[in-house]
Amino acid sequence: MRTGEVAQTHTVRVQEALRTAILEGRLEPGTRLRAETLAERLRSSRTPVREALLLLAREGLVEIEPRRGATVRSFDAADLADLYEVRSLIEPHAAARAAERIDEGGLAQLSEVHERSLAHDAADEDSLAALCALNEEFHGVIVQAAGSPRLTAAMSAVSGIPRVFRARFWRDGEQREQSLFCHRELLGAIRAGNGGLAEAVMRMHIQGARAFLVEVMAGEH
Amino acid sequence: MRTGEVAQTHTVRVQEALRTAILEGRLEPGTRLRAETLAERLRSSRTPVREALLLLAREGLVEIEPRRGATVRSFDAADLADLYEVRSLIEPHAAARAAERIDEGGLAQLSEVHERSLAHDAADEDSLAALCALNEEFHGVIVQAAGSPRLTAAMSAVSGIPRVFRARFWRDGEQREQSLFCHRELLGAIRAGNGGLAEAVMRMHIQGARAFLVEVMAGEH
DNA sequence: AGCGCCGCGTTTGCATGCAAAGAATGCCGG
DNA sequence: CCGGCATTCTTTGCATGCAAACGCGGCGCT
Repeated sequence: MRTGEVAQTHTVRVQEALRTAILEGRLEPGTRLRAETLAERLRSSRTPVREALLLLAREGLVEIEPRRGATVRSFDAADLADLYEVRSLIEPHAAARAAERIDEGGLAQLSEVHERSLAHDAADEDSLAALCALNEEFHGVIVQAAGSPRLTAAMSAVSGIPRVFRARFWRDGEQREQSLFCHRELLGAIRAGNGGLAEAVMRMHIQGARAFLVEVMAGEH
Repeated sequence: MRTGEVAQTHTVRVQEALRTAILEGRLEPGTRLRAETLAERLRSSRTPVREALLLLAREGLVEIEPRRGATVRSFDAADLADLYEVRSLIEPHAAARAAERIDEGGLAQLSEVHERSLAHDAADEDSLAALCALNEEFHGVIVQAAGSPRLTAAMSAVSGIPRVFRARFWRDGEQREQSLFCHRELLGAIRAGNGGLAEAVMRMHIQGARAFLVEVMAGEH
C-alpha cells in the first residue's frame, strides 16, 4: 500500500510520538518543549527532536519562536472554525476523487475500518479513543484513495487538532450516530463510484461536525 | 502584516536559497543534494542544510530516501495536472474569502503588485522572470488576505513548481493577456467585496492555466 | 566467463561540543 | 521599599565527531 515507506529514522519516530502526544492531549497547549528534556524522554538526542519540532511547526501543532523555544500550540474557537472550513473545502473534493479512483484494496480497507467502528459502543474512554482513531483513519483512507499526492500534502498541513475536541464530539450520541451514518453513506457512494454523492455526503459530514464543535466551544467560553 | 517573522536562522535562509534555486531551475530535477556540498556552497553546516531539506521535502520540492540522500524532485504532466487541480480547489475559495475580509493594506498591496505587472512587456527573459515572480506574489497576497492560517498552510504544501513551466506559460502572448485580464477582474471583484465573482474569476483563471500547461506538456512528450 | 561475495569509500543520521541569545536573579541606587 | 542594571544560568542554534548503512569495485568461486 501507498502509506508504507515510514522511514525508521529517529526524526520520524520522535515526530510521531510528539504528534500523538499532542493530539491525545498528553501534552497540553502552551507546554514548553525543551529539546534536551524531550530527547531524554524519547531516547534520542537533540538533533532529531529539533527536526521533528520543525516539521510539527509546519503541521501547525507547535509554535516555534526563534531563539526562544517551542511550545504546544493552543487552539481556540476561531482555529477550530478555520480548520473545519478548510477541511470542508478539501475533503469533499477528496471524496469525489476517491469514488472515481479507489481500487479494490482501498475499498476493502475503507470497509474494514468502518466495520471496526461499528463494533465500538463508546461506553468507556478507551472505546471513545478508538472511535476517534478509527474516524481519522477512515478520513485518511479516503484522502489517500483520491490518489493526489498534493491533496494529501495539503490535508496533512491541516489535519490535526487535539483529540480533546474530537472526544467531545464522539461523546455526543447524536453526533456519533450522524457520523457513522455519513460514513456508511460515504462507503456506499464510493463503492458505487458516485463521486457527486460522495462529495455531497462528505460536505454534509464535515459541515455538521463543524457546526457542532463551534457551538460547543462557544457554549463553554 | 502577518508574513513578517522571517526568522534569521540559517535553516530558513538555506531553505529559501534552495527553494529559489529549484524553482528557478538552477538546480535541475534529479540533482543529488549532498549535505556537505550544499553546506559549503551556502556558507553553513550540515545541520541547517539537513533541516532545510526536510522542510523542502514536505513542500514537495525534494525527495528524500532514508539513508540514501535527497534529490531535486522531477515533475511530469501528471504532477502538473495534480498541482493545478488542487490549486483550482483552494485558490477560488481563497479569493472569495479575500474579497470578504481583505483590509486596506492588503488591497493596496494587491493593487500595487498588479500595477507593476502591467509595466512589464515580457520582451526579454528578465521581464518574463519578473512577471512570474509578480504573478506568484499576486496569488500569495490573495491567499494571505483570505485570513485563514490553515488555508495558507495548505497552499504552501502545494505551491511551487519549477519556474520553467511557468515561464512557458508567460511566454505565450494570449495566456499573458488572459492572465492579466483575470488579475484585473480579480482585483475589481475583491475591491468590490464580491466573493462570488472573485471565486468564479479565480476558478476560470486557474483552470485556464491548467488546460494550457497540460496541453503544452502533452505536446512536448 | 559469469556470478556472487566481501571489503572499502562515501554519505547519511545521531550525538554532542560550543558560542551566543534570552531569561532569571541579585545588587545597587533612588 | 521599589525599579533598573549587570551578571549568571539556561537553552537554543550551529558545527562537527563518529558509527553504521549503502553502493561500488575487485576478487574468488563455479
